Amino acid sequence: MSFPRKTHWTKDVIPELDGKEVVLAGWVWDIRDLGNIKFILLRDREGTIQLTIKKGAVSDSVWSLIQSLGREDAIVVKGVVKASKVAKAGVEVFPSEIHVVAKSKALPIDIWGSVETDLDTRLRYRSVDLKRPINSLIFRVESEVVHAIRDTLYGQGFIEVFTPKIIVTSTEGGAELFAVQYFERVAYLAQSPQLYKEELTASLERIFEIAPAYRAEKHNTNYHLNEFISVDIEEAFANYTDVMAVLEDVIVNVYDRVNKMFGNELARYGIEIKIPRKPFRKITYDEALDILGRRGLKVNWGDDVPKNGMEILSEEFGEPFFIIHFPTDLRAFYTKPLDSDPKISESFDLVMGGLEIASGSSRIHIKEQLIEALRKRGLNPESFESHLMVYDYGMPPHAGWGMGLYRLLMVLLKRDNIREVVLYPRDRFRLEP
RNA sequence: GCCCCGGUGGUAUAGCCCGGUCUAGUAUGGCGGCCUGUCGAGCCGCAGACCCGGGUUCAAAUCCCGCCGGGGCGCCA
Repeated sequence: MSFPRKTHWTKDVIPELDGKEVVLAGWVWDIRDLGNIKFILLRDREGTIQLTIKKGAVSDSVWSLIQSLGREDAIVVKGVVKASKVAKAGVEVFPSEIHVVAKSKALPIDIWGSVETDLDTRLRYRSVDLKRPINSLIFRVESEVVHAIRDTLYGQGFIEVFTPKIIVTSTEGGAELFAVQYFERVAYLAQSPQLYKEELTASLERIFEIAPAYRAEKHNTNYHLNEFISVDIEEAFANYTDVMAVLEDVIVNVYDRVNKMFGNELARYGIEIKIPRKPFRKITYDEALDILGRRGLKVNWGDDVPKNGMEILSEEFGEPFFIIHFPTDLRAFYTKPLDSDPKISESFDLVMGGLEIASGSSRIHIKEQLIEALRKRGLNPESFESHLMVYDYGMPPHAGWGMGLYRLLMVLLKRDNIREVVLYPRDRFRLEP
């Protein structure tokens, strides 16, 4: 099978190329057959373009090949661009060669948008579902979001690291872990890079990681997954307010970049990107409880803010906003208490879309205090020996946060199910595809 | 774990409450045909479904139980 190399994306075929020869490649999106004139909509990752084929104006071999063409056949097309008043896009391509490089059967789901398919069914045929233009857009945006996060963090002196995802024990208690067989031993999938990234501040100072995290929780919601991408940063010689500022920069840059690159395309799907302004509002946990109390939702001091509480606060303040100064006991053991009031911690959650998008804190950097914090939570310091060791050799004060990439995307793209923004989601009942 | 809802052609649904009228309707997709400017193309024709198991009944897509799934909440650095 020989065919010429693709020279243009469909979106790059513009009226100004009139008369130029191009090679396009992609899939047959639609065929409108009027007998002696046929229109083929060719789709690739970036969009669609109309191919126009008139009987008599093309070779007999191209004409006969068209007869057997079906939707989603993969084709490579060489042809001449024509600016056009008739074609709605203002441009079309008259093919001189068409290579059918793969045939397609009838699709198991509708990707054209005339019939909405259930998410569950779409995920079962996910690789077919991903052909839908909205999905192509979602994942191009996702790539750009990660790009913007990296740019922001590199720009502030962070370097990207990779920590083990197969670990020996729970990093911090809390969430359930998946057990895996590691030769003769049992190991676990990491729920977070937390301890490693803290350790790395003692050498690499400012680090970040974008990597999967695993939670063996049997939750069944539209915003939880058992495998997700966590964006984690940790910064030496910094506290929680410093890293909140980093987080604000990351969020604003992400929104700004997505708006610049995809704003128009997203608007066609009714998705509006509102760039948040810095600094984000910060309310304390105590203030949050007061407000919720006034709005008729009683939350006991020391309990987490429930989901409907987040939503009430979102209404009250607009988004995004931080909740800061959570009760120390509510947070993980490494969270640093306020010097002025140890019941309260130097901690924060970032709330967007009524969801906890990120959470972080200043960390305890003094070994004795950390051991004390472990004990208070009923954890055995001996099982944290390799972690505690680093605190003997000049552990700097440090702070950091973790952000759920998919939650950010879900809010950014206004999807109501997190699975929409994940290529192959892993949830309680879905292990394939 | 709790609550709610649902399983009908490839997909999405109507019918179910009130059993017989269902030879199961519609849309979209598929297949075949017609048309030289379609762009949600149009027109004609064809094929295609009651999740499974049990129960009630003269009779079950329809009622009951199981099974399976979805949604919401909770749990969750």
